[in-house]
Amino acid sequence: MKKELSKLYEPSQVEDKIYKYWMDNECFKAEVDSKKEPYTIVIPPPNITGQLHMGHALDETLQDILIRWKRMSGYSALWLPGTDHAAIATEAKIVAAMAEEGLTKEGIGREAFMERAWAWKEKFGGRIVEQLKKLGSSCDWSRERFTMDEGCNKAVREVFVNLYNKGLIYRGERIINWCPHCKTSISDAEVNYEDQAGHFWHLRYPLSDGSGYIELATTRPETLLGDTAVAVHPDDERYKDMIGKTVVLPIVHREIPIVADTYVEMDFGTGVVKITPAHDPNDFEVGLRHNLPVINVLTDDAKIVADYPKYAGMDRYEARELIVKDLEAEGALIKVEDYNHNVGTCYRCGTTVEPKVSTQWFVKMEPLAGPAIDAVRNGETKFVPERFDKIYFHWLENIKDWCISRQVWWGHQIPAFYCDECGEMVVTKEDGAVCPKCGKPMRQDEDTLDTWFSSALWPFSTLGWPENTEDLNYFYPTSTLVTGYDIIFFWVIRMMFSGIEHMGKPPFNTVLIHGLVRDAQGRKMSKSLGNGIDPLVVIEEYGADALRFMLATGNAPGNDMRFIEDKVKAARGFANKIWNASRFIMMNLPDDFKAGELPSNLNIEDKWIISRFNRLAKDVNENLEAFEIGVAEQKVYDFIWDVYCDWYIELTKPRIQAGGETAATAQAVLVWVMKGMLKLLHPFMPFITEEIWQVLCEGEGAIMLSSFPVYDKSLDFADEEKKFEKIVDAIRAIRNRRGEMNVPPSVKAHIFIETKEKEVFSMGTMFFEKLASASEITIGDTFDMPNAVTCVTDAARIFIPLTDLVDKEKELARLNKEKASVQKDIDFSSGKLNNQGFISKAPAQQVEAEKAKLLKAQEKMAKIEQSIAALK
RNA sequence: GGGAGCAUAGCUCAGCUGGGAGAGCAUCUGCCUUACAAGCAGAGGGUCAUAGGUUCGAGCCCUAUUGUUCCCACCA
Repeated sequence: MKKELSKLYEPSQVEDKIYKYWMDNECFKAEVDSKKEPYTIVIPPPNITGQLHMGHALDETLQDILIRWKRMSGYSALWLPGTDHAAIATEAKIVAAMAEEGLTKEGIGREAFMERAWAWKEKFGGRIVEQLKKLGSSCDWSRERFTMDEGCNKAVREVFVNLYNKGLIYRGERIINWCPHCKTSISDAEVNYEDQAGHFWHLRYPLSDGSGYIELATTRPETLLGDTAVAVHPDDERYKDMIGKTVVLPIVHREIPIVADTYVEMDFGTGVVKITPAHDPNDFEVGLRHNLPVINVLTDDAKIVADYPKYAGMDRYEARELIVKDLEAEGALIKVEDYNHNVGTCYRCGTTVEPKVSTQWFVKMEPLAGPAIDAVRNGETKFVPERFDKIYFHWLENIKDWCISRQVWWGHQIPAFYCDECGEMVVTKEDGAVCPKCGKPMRQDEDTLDTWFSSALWPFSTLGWPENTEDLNYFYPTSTLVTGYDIIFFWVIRMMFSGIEHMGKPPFNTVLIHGLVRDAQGRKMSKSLGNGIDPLVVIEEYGADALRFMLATGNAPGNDMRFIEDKVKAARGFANKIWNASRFIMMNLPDDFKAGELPSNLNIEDKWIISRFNRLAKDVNENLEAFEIGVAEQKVYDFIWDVYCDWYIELTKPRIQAGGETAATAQAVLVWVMKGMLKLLHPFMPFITEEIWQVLCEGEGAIMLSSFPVYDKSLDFADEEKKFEKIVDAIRAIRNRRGEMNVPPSVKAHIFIETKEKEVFSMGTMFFEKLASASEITIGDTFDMPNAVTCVTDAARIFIPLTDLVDKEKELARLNKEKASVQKDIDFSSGKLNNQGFISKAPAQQVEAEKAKLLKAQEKMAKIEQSIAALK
């Protein structure tokens, strides 16, 4: 039966079918196999609330390319998928959904809320997974995990208890970042600082003894309600005498001390700072040093507390306005200046965060940071590109303790229990606890853990830890982590120290960092700008292969890229190209064709393409090994399009027409190289390569489980390659000349090839006819044809007697131009070779190459001069 | 304030350990050649930001400068 494909490649009719084929045949399943080396990637778990965006698409594409390549290269390749519960983000969505029904989480209570949350997870949590499949992700879905599944829960508790027992987790009252909208604490990493236009209010606080005023400035006048001191620098001559005195706080009329602290910068402003320990991290530190009271003036949603009746219940900004007015009325306001300052905002919701004193749980970071720094320093784990290790080091070297408790319900509830009778606290892995002192049942801590606490364990919790599983032994440490530079702080660093602490080994060998996918103008894709491009829409229109190819192409590690639709179109064009190439092959195969080994009676052009393919396989492996994914892909593209399609297929056409043995050989080579190309391309374009493979190589199984091509010395035909390039050169030269003279291909002409390498060129006669519009070919030692068009290569002079088209003047001018260009080559090469420094210091190989180049140029020059002389 | 990236063809970007600058798109010319017009054959187009330096040799390494983007940081 004739194998056939439709004329245009239509991805939408192929992709789902192929994905199902892979799933049905369990192609993604990884096995513990002692005969193979493991290669492991854990997916950065997307949020269950999320929808697939371009950032995911890039991330998954890179991972899938690596995992498919390694799988085909004989590794036991595991790509472990899963999702993240995304505590705050998910809870916010559920709360919002409930609000539409008129419900609040406090109203329905924790238990009912959790039931709803799980229901929500069941309903929407799978959506992103289905979207990942659309991309062609070859994850082992049988191992799919969730950060709140039973195993992860167990790992989280194990870690919490371990760290607590080691003194690395503690509970304490500290100043933390509070999001008044999410109503929870957030970690330092979760605060985004942005420059905002604000004001500088200059105030004066009267000294209690009536001896005058002290001037200061603030960007947040409303916090004045919580001021418990005014600070100056101890060495500041201007205020030396005032230290120890007191001032009367305006509006509140509370007496507060003037303290001396080196934290104050004498040169900034008036050199006086109001101290509000409850609402500023620096002030909090100052307060600790001077034993100042902490007066909280804001509620959880950033409204003024009831202690100040005039402002109670007012939003912080509303209160600010009124307080400024009141200050003015009291004569305490000196002036107002415009002032830009850095404001911390919640990375989830963008609300300005409020520093707040509160009792929270923390991870003591310093002892954990050291080994994580060492692991990268000594090369156990390396970043690609390397420069990201600087960011990593800088963060870890300046790390502060990690606030891990969150005031949300959707998450891992902190395994700490309190006795309401005696105040005893225990931390335990058990579900409940009984007070060891009073024997009464204990109350579990209300708070949950930061989402990143569980994702920090992802590389080992997903492999079965804390159990000592086969998977864990075999697949840990994982091989490559692929993620964007924007989550190095959130995730990579926390996985690093967690892996080292709990597994004794860092969790991955390599961290491959990619950039952001921006819009066509280079802007970040964002919901608020509405400039996001939905990968699923792109897949629908152009196919997943085209999207993947576009995302991986021309993209260097760590660099941002722009999404440009034309690039996707180009990628689709490429998919169509290979589709049609395979269509050509299949159309021209005999009905009983069987794909097999290479035949022994190879022509020179067969050896040429095989040899070039062989080198391509070598290059692609090397590039992938170095994570130069875009470069590898580009090479496959160039070979398929420029070498295989534009040359080799064209070369086979006359042979196939001729029939017989030469046709059979051509067919065999066409198929052999096509199979190899499909394999090389498969990691980048999995769907189309599988689809073609299934038709072309029926009965050979899945291409995704076939073996990836590698360099094979027996396929290296350097000599034939060089010889055949001479024919290619000559064809190019003829086309060029005809093009310059606007001779259409339909006008055929007799060509005369003057060369010393007659047997080489005689192997190309068929191709001169087909590809260079030759009606007849004559090969000889010398020709005397003054009225012919001449083309010169380093191996031949070619005469085309298009007599009526020849203009001697123009011909001479052209030859002289060419002469000048070749002369430049000669000058360049001989200049180099006359340079003593080059001869003595450059590698021998380099010098030899230069000599060969000079020789070629000289040969060509001789031929040009001959032609010029003949014209005269 | 500290750190990093980027600056290459009209546009978007590659260019691996230094050995005569590449792709896609766009432009121009000629072709519907029986796989593909989402195609084929050609052409034009670059002082590789600037100035120094190292080297036999620099887009690539070093220094400085300019422009640009980003990250980090408690100047109220």
